[in-house]
Amino acid sequence: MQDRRFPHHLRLTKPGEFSAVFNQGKRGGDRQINVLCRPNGMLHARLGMVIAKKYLRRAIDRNRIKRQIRESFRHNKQTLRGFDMVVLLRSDIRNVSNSLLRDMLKSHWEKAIKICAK
RNA sequence: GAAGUCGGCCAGGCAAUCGCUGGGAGAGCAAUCUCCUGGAGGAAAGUCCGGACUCCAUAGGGCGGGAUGCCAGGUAACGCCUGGGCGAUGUGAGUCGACGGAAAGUGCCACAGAAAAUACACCGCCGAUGGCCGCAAGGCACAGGUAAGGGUGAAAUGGUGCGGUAAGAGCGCACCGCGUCGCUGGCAACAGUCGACGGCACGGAAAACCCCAUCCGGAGCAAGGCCAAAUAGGGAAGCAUUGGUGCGGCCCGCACUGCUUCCGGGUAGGCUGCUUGAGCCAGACAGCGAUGUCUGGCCCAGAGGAAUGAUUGCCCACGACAGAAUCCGGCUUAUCGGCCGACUUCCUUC
RNA sequence: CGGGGCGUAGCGCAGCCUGGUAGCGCACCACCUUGGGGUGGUGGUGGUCGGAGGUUCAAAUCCUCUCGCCCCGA
Repeated sequence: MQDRRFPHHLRLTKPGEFSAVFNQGKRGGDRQINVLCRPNGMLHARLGMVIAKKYLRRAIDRNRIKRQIRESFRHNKQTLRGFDMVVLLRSDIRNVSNSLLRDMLKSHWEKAIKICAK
């Protein structure tokens, strides 16, 4: 049985942790969603999210996207261990379905690690 | 049976698996783990009003400013709700209404029209009376009388009929309308085939300024409080001690106290406020009702970059608008549908 | 949580306070000027005044609700 838990210490919370990833991380993903990645020297992965109100005006849309990202991270965190990840929303993806979003994120995780591992 | 009106309620359900989180219990030095239990809405939204709470004075006085605006009641309070009145609308059940004052004052009403609020009357009508001519009928010009008719405009100073007159006119009368006073009913707004008086003096607009009545101190949970750490009363310049700050426009008043700028350095961590409340459910009583009182029972989100989710299967009416951030009472806006109750109109049958 | 501003022709702006004609510049079209083009000159086309409702005889303008965009303070 894989460990699929997502406790609170696997999240980026402080401004300093975010700026470290933004300054030193590698950038992947596509035009709609950027995925930034940086080695953190730990045995587990950590996740941060930037969901701007500019692209998703309604709170319920922002909540849905964040839940989907967390869910995808929870299922893929074994392959991401040792990295800090920041997901940066770049466009209005209100109309993208949950299943499509899940496929997009899974490929983004894998690509980001390949770029970052070089 | 069809169409419709009003009020209330619901907001996919069940199961399995993997997760997040508040509280309680247990294990462990600790990180953490296990079990039980709770976990978005009718609008959580817009932030348009009203409060509670906290600090400034206990929220004080005046000017200024703002809000409300038929009457009565409800409420912690309201711009909300209930009942009533008036007006509009619909066959009706019903629905809608910024619904005080224009004889306190100032200003406005384009164009057209004679005239837009003081009737100084354009085209007209008359010219009885007075003057002249004529025997007379009548004619002429002026003074003057007039608001019937025409035309303009969104709007033109009561309407219809009869009398009356030189022509006319509330000039007189009847009916309708209007105003003032009284009476009756009603707490009141207001109403009345009621009575008297007034011939009528009343254009619109107050979502123009304004007047009247009532209400409103300011800031907001990043309010405010506590703990820890750091700065440590550092250097320079300026202003002032009838000053500065709280305090939002000003004055008074009250409280505290030196203040501002630059240079240099440092912190922005934790706890609390934080959910038991004008609370919810049931029943009885008072009231037309909003609502209130009493009795019994219940505890029903509380995060902190921010939880309440995901996947799969089955069922059905195939699921709308949409996500708490100090908390309540409203209003407004968005919304796929479904259920219940009361009522109206039409059709059919008995 | 609190406060402020904007929306008018394809673009950038006046007009709103104090209600009656929507105007200016660039752009566009036609003509003149030139051998041709540019420049210059003359004339012209083009606007549900963000949306809905109300007040008024009459609304871009006044009032209410609503949509979108931008900015500021804590």
